[in-house]
Amino acid sequence: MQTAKDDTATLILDAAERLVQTRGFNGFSYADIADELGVTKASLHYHFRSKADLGVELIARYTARFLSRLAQLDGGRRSAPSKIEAYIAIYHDVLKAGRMCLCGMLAADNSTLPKAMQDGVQMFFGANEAWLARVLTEGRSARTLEFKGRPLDAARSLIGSLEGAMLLARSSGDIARFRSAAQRANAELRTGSK
Amino acid sequence: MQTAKDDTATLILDAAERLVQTRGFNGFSYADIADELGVTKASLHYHFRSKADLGVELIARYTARFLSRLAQLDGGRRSAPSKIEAYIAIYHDVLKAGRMCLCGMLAADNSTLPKAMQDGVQMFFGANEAWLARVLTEGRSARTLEFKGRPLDAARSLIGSLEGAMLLARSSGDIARFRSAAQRANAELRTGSK
DNA sequence: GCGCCCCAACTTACCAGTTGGTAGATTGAC
DNA sequence: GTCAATCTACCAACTGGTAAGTTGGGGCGC
Repeated sequence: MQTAKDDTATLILDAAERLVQTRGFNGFSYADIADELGVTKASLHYHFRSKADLGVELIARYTARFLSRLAQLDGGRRSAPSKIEAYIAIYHDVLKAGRMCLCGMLAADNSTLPKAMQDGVQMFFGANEAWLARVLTEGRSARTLEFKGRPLDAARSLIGSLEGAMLLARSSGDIARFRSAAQRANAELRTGSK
Repeated sequence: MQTAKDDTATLILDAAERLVQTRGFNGFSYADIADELGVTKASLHYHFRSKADLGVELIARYTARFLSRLAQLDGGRRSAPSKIEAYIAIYHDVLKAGRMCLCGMLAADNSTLPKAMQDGVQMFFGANEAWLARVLTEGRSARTLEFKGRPLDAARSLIGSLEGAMLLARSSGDIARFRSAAQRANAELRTGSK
């Protein structure tokens, strides 16, 4: 008997996810996944008709998991600042696993991707922005956060800072740079930081 | 007679640079460049023995030009805040041309690149950090800039924010998002921003 | 001024390996 | 016997790269 965790489709998604996050969508092939799992390329095509289909499902799964973690944070009676910290910690965990954010990596590959994947990436960031903007609005109302301008702009700014910090920390091989940049981005949203 | 601007090696570098900045290093081939210039692949190999060599020279030229622009800024009796604004404007110009920062894109491709290219990318960012850190130190001394922590960390934070903002602005197709994020990152370094 | 050679800058014609993808046979559990 | 899952055996197109031949202009001796 096999659980959802070790069925082949899931194993394929797991391997592909890691490859995209470390090498980019154009940096691996079906053969790489097949070799790793010890199956043939044809078997991969049985589960995911094309590489584009695989990409689309990769984004869908990643987005669903990400949003599920955000929903968990909402359920926990956390303060807005604590939610922001937890949000940053998600990125930190990805980086500690030696990976780039899946959708951040795909954003770089954007112009070479099939339309359906581009749309998926936009939905990921749209949902993240919306969630963060809501938390920022909460925090501003509760006077636990303080920042200028629209919450949506502050949200986008934070996401950009985190994605950029990941990119540079990963290429320099120095995760501490992410921590430092994330702390600064976070401090920017807090009362009395200056 | 041909000037330095239209000799073949330069035209190859120009085309390759645009392709890397828009599609990533794994998102184009020698054939793409050859087609565009109306020459054969073999001719490209005459000028640049391998794709890795081409990549290395691409980084070298990009870095030299970038640093030359920074040196110009130093020569102009500008204030530190004005230098920061001009620095941000360089990124903005790249984005307006529909491109990602060359080295930002290569940072995403990092793990698939030959060592010599990885080293080149690190040198690019190292030089940028050093220049920015110096400007930040100047500005802090002159009390025209105000920020917490080490200038080097603030410099890295700014670069990360700009690279991340470029990445997301480009993939969303909305350059205004870069302007908004850049303005926020800039404001963070200024006295009385809150 | 003329013929000659040289050489940079190409070309044509390859190469082996890899890419994403397909058709059809085989396996094995229910 | 059915059918999901997998295999073997292909495919054409493309990848980066190479060997060997062609071209055309500049410099040279005479």
